[in-house]
Amino acid sequence: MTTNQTQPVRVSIVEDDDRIRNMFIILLEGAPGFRCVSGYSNAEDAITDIPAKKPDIVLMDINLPGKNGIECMKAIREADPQILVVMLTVYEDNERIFESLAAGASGYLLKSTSPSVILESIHDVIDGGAPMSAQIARKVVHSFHTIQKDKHQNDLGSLTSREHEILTLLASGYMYKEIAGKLFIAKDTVKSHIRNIYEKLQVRTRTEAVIKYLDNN
Amino acid sequence: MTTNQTQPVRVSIVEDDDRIRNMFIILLEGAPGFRCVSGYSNAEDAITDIPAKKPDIVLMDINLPGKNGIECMKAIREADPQILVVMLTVYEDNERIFESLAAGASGYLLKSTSPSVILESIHDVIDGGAPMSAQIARKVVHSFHTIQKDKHQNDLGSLTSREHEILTLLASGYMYKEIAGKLFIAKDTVKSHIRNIYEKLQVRTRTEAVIKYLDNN
DNA sequence: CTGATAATCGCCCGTTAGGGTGATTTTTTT
DNA sequence: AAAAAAATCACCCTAACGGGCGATTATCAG
Repeated sequence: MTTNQTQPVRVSIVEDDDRIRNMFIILLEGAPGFRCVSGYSNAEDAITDIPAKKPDIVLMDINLPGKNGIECMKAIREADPQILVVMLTVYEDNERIFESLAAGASGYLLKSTSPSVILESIHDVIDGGAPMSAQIARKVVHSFHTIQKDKHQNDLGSLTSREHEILTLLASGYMYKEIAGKLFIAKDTVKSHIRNIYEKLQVRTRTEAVIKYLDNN
Repeated sequence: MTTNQTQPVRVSIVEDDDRIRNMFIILLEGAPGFRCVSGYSNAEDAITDIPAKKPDIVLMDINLPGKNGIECMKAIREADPQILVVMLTVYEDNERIFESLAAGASGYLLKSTSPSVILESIHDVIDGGAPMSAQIARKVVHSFHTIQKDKHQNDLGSLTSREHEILTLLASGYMYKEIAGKLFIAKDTVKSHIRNIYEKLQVRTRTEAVIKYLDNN
């Protein structure tokens, strides 16, 4: 717990079960250093109101009726990426683990977790941690590795739009000067972009870049 | 009819129907400038005997019992490619038109064709023509166009095995010297092959060649 | 036997590509 | 406002590429 305690941690909660939601609110309000700024029983209210409340962290039920918690989190973090979200679930839903974290969740807590651990976990998240059970952690790491593998085969996603534009022309057989002419920029600029493309794709020649481009298309 | 008539045209016929076969034999023997050197009621006899008889032209029933006429023609022309073959059929069998001509047939006649036209057609074949009905001709041209289209999209077929080998390495991103090392040949030889590949594929750069290669794969 | 094709290698020469290095400007993010 | 990322341009230099032109050998079909 290295959190600066001069200001309480502002928490919002999105949970459709009134009993559970109120339990969390009472827990947070009764704990020193925590402030529960709002609670919602559905995704829509949360999405419209949370950006204005500016909580530090949101506890989000993953199984909301109607729009699910992952979609809700996406909407909130799109409006304000600084708001951290920890997903709540009653059981270890393997399939949504990666989906949530990939979509921007900072952690993952079982609702049955003891109050003290919940408070501790919130502090962990504020400090940059990512609370989750050991079993879930292993699965996440596994998923992450798989994703990393995919990402490496499909590196085109890391290219900027300009780079992608140039790579497309490169993969059409155009020379530097022709690309420069088409885009109304200098030949050296094209070269510069291509250098960056090569580094991102981990290749050394135009042919290797074209191969990667055509394969992932 | 521009054929040199000093020597009669030597004809063999392969047709399982005795009545039809004899009709053709009588027609040919009774016509000046023609000589029927042999007749067969099955493919096997024709294949073993025709090369020795050395006819100028073979009239081949497309629907032979057992081994069909197309296979029979292939075997005969493999033994002696100078022997011309005209397929005989009772009806316009669309599907076998291209197959026969692609396999080396010089023409295509309906059995119901009048004797004078048959004799004329044989002379046409000897003179380098390709007798067939107008309807069949149109279908053949159509098939041919389709094939040509495929060939042009798939230009890789015109490459020699060595060229294909080199193009594969080229499309894997290897440089000339690396390809040379892998194939134990000189860098200039690789360059020479690649020059030929470029001409066959109608491209000017390695990238364009790679694009064509990857697309047709 | 002769011609055609395939595979091999060499040399000259100009163009293109790619690495190194550095810089300016604009846009985005923090 | 400050920092980071994206886009822009420039210069030097070596290696790779591609065209032109020619040549030898082996094989195979006519």
